[in-house]
Amino acid sequence: MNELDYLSSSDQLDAVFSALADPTRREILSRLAEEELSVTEIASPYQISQPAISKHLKVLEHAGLIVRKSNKQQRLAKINAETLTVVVDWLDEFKVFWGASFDQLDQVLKTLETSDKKEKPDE
Amino acid sequence: MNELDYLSSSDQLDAVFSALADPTRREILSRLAEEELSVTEIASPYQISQPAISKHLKVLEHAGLIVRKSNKQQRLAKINAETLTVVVDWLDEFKVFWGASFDQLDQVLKTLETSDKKEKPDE
DNA sequence: CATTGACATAACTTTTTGGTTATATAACAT
DNA sequence: ATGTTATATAACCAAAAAGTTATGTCAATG
Repeated sequence: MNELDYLSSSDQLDAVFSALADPTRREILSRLAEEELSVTEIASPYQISQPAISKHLKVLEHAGLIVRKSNKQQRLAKINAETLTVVVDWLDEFKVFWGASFDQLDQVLKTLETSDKKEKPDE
Repeated sequence: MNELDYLSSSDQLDAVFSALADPTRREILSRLAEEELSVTEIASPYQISQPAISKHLKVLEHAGLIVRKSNKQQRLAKINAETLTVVVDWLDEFKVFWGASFDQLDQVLKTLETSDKKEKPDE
């Protein structure tokens, strides 16, 4: 059960695509792919204010792209990259345009669909 | 040479992701995956005005997701789905989170990189 | 227990987005 | 030539997004 189980599939795509439409948020996501980070750590490379970062994190969280946990007075952000599979699923409709090499993606997508619900986010 | 060759990679991702963030635009793109359509045909299922559709088409065109051609007094929109591969490329960074089944995607992506410019199975 | 550090929230501003109506243009039909 | 159809563009508006500063909260620490 994740953050956006109460969103329609289309709303989830809205949330995910618009979260990814911002380069700062994409960069944050890339960094979180390496390691969990606190808000202050996330903010450090940027010139924008800490509240602006908190807003970006809220957008990513609402899209289900990150999960958060409290550790002492920090709030660590952790990537929840499985959510990106909704994008992969959506892309499936268009892979026929990418040439035969992408037929393999079909297989991958099917594998994903079956082994879909077994993971749960820790804390 | 396409529409967004003068955009940075990040700007292109911005344009593509924000184009895809709107459900009407996603739906238009799905319909264009079936066939080329005129502006009036694209607009017909929706309640919104024709100028609103023209704006959506402009967004999709700017993102490089469609191309347009004039035919008599119509302007036909045609999908340019290869642009979606920038999303696939971007997703590559995160596929490690999707379990071993997605290792295959790696192959697919590499195949894509080499055989990049193919033709689509259209009309 | 007073202070500091980490973060969230509120209130506000500016820019962007997505829509509108009205109008212009160009091609086609009569 | 005139009207009609297809589309674009302009001017406008409301709501959302992305930022700001100011302030509140709560855990850790001297």
